[in-house]
Amino acid sequence: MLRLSKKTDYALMAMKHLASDPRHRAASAREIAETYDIPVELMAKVLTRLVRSGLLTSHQGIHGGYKLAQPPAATSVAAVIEAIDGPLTMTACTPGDHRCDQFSKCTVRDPLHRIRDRIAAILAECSISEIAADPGPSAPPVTVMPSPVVRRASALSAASREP
Amino acid sequence: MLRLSKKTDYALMAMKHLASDPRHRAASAREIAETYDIPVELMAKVLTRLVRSGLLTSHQGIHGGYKLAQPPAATSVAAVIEAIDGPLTMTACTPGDHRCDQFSKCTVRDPLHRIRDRIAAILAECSISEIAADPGPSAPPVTVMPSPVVRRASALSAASREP
DNA sequence: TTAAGATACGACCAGATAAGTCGGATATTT
DNA sequence: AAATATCCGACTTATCTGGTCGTATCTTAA
Repeated sequence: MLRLSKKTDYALMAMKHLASDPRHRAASAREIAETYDIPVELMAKVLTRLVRSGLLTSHQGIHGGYKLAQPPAATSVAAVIEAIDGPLTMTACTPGDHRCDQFSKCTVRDPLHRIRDRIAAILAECSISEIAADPGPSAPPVTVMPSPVVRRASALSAASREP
Repeated sequence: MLRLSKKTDYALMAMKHLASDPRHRAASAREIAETYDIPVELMAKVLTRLVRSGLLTSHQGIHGGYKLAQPPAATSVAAVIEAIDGPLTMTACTPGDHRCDQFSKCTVRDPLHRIRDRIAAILAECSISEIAADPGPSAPPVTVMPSPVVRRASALSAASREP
């Protein structure tokens, strides 16, 4: 049904989360997972794949976590999808992969592959910064905090540990 | 992985098959299925869905079969996909369908939905005639049969009924 | 040096979805 | 009446995906 896997959704949410943090702190898997009600272990698995693909950097240890490896505008949605789900293919048989039963007789492979390329182009053009530009569900369209004073409570502990 | 279902592949192959026949004959499920090594019952199931969606017309009886309901240029790939797989959604949660666990906290739903629209536009622009314009795998660019003599055996019964 | 908090990795399970099968009903032409 | 079709639903099987678990390793702070 031309559907993205849920892991990819999680990956995009994580990328957006990291891209939206104005201070570019490292965020732990737990932090991200709990923010969006995602199972922690699953989030961790997704994040490590993003690291392996070079989209994130990770740092172990007590104040470790994940950071974007590149500025948000430099990472495309296509890259995220491919990091999680592998190369994006619309059909069972790609040119070169003959595993499909109908490979020899298939008449729609090439036309579909051209369509795939057009879709891939769209996904390659769309960057994480474009995703991040969109306000969240209940998030009001506020880009900057009203005043530095409001950074209390949850923001405090985070702010205090960065010198 | 953004993949089309195999049934959709079969549907497109059938549509192309019907669109490529210069005489616009009705083709039976068996004929199409055997041409491309597709299980007959499955092909039949796919074809009836295309009928229900108004993309094909069917005719029962001894020389029945399926025909395109519209000229190939008037049917989009998007219509075929939706006939088989239902409305094309990239994500688990569409606006209005709250079944996703992360619905309330999801930050990527709207941006992804915009991407979905762009992809849908591409699929809506691409017609069956565009698919049919592409020559098959080993099929040489031959539109007409070399000579009427070759139409034997399986072709005979089909050919003899058209005056 | 030790404990805590973090990533990394692989194996595993369960539920959902897709692919394919089967049996029977109905329609139409010869 | 027989042959060839579509039509329909239920069923089985296989594959994929989401999610879980256990463990090892790394890094910082006390």
